[in-house]
Amino acid sequence: MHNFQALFDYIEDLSGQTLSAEDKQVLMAHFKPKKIRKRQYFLQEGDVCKYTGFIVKGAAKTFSVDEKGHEHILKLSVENWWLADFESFYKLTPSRFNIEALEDLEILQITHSVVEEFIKPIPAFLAMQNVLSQNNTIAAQKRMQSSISQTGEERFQELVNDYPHFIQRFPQNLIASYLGLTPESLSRIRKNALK
Amino acid sequence: MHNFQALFDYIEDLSGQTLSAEDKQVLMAHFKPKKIRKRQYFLQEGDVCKYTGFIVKGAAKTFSVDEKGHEHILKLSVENWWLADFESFYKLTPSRFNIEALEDLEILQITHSVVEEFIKPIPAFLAMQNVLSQNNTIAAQKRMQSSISQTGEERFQELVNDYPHFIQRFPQNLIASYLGLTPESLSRIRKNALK
DNA sequence: AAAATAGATTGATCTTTGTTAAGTGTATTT
DNA sequence: AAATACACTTAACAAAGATCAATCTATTTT
Repeated sequence: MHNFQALFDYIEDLSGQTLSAEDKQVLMAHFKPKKIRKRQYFLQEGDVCKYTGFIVKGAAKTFSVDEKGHEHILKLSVENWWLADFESFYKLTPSRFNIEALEDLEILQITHSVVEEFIKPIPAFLAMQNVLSQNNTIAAQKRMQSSISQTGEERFQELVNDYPHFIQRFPQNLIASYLGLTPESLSRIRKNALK
Repeated sequence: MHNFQALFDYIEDLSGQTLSAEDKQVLMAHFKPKKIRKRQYFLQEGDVCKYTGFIVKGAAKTFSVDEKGHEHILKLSVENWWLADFESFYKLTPSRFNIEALEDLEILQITHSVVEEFIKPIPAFLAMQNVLSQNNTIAAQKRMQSSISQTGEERFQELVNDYPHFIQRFPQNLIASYLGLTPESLSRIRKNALK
């Protein structure tokens, strides 16, 4: 028994609408349950991101690797988030990112064309997409503003305030990378903040 | 004679669809032409962003001001872009940003409720919004990746490649702020890059 | 249990960027 | 034409953060 209930709840919550029994049938017919073990990849750099996955359980990181071999974490994703490199997913171009499971993942995945053909006609899904798009725009704007106008310490404090569970759930070196810092710098920042 | 043609062209271009004569009538009936002189504000911090404006002509900056009184430029906007703080516009909350004309502006502006009621029913407009939302997601992701993984010099080079007209059109101190640098730092970076 | 691995911390040093201040040239204003 | 404001540069110094190396601990893995 795969937990489609999490997806239904999510759509109804964000859209403010109710899914009919037929809507749920359509969703269950097209979203494919998939499990990905910790340390396995959902997407590898250079591949096209054919699927987007709704995270029912688990966590993942989206990262790029620079010329020096250093990882840079663009996104940390947990339950009720969508897993994909959206540039690659929308445009069907090779991705510059890797997506790797940080914990065992249970997702419900689907291709772009199936979304367009079967899922978008569901009004609640379309409404959910609009709200999600707005939320993402707002979050991206906020993170960008932090990045251009705040110090590492301020960005860390904001993350603690906005996503306290991230601090609990992910090791500090991943948090550092997400903030655009080295682990050493974040360690020192935290030490100095305790003065 | 206000140039609705620019808006029509833009919608048809991004949506890949054609606007009917009635569609155009609806757009002309609800988008209000407005002129804003250089140095005047389209939005002030603390106010709710009631309108979004399609830029027919001119340019603007979206910026915040920190405790030390320093400006941080979140966005530079030119023709065929939308002018708004979308967080404030969508949620009707007071904005943390200012939007100021860098050149005399001609815009076509509209409120959120009028978009929802009269404009979204136009299929080409809805399709345009979807494409725009995708493009914005992709651009935001790219800028964020630059910000966490590249030096000032690399970010500047990327801007030169991706938006060469920005370099022509805007003074270097605004470009610096957009990149999260001081004018002095960008000046040095450019000097060193000429080695 | 032993070995290997991953994460966190610290110190020394280097690089990048910010700060402050001064100076120059060029538009704009008056 | 003179005055003012603006954009840009340079220099000296300070601060933030990166790099490299070592150590310590806590997990995993074997």
